[in-house]
Amino acid sequence: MPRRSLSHEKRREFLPILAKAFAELSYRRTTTAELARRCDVRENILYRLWPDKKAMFIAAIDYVFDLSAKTWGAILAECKTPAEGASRLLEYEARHHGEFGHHRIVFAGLSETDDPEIRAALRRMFGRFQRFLANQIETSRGRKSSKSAAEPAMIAWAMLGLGTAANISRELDLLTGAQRRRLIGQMGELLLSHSAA
Amino acid sequence: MPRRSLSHEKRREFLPILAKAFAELSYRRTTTAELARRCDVRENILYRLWPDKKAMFIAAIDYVFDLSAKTWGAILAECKTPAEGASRLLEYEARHHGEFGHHRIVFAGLSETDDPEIRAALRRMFGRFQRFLANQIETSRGRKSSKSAAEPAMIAWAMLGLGTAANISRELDLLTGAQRRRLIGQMGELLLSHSAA
DNA sequence: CCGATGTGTAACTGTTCACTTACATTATGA
DNA sequence: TCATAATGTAAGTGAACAGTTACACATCGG
Repeated sequence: MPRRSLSHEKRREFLPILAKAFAELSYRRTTTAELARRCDVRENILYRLWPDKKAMFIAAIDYVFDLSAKTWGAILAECKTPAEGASRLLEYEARHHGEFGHHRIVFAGLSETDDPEIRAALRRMFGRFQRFLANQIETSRGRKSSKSAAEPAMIAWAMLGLGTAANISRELDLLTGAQRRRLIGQMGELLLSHSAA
Repeated sequence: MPRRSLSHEKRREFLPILAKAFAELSYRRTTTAELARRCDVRENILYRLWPDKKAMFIAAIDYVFDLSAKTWGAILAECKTPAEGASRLLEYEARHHGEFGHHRIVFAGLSETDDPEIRAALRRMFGRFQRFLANQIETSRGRKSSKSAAEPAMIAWAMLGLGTAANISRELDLLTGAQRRRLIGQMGELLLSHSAA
């Protein structure tokens, strides 16, 4: 058995490049030729690492989630109370949301939901994000959560909507950076405050 | 000068069909052949009514906005006070949001924002929706708006985000119909109540 | 009834693109 | 050192698709 495979390493090496390409060009306009060019290899080499273009796209979706989850986890690790974590997270998002253009991968995916595998990948991603947020909200509200407090799940969805609105407004140049920060900061605060009401 | 043109009528006749096709298939996967098939004509006939496929898509975007604006206007016309209008609107959206699948046209457009014309069409659409909502919020809060009240523009964006989150959760089957109604209803109420705080 | 123009049919074209095949080269374990 | 499998190069294939062209027919004003 000669020459052990470097496939795993190569996959990891190429993943950020794929993600960037899909973010910049969306799914359909990203040609496999372009992907190969950016990775500085031939097309068939990519086809040895992934079965087809769709698999490359799904790998990019998962990569984006993993990256976000890692960042969020790091922020939370630095915080003492869950409540502090929630507002630190919000502040971070208000400042950096959409910075890497990764939300464009989500937009691209959302127009390919007819494909069951892409759909499943997005489901996984949104589901995880939503659960992550809901958990954070749940644990950050003290024991004193009254009956009037809204469900964490709903608040989590509203927060996801807030982030998406921020991304759309950025994508279409409808809000300035400062306005987007106010949007996420103020509205997020509003939602959070009511989660503990 | 024989035989006056029926182009205008034809365009209006085909528009809902185009919109439906783009909503179901997204932009790239909607072929001009498929559009022609659904309209029960040949391709070149569509090309006499619109210069190219992109123009057909943009026409569909505008059509979707016009349709929504008309519905919203009708609801508002039935209401006495702006405040009643706001909550009726919310209730209506909670119940019917995304019903026609038109949000999928927006998703499709959001992955084609590299094209300046498509981008402009989306900008127009989101801008109008946001202004519509902001206006409604502005006029619905009484004279008694305190300093602590959030900016209508931000609340309007948050509402758009809420609608988008609802659409995503519907698209990916992550929330049931009842849950989506609660999401828009409760969270929308929350945002609105603070607009008048 | 004639000629101009609108409407319809049918076939075609040139390109783009996902994916493949054939073959050369290189590194490794036995 | 040699068989073996990984890695790389280059060219190609077949299908899909946006947009076009050529031509037949219908309808109307003059």
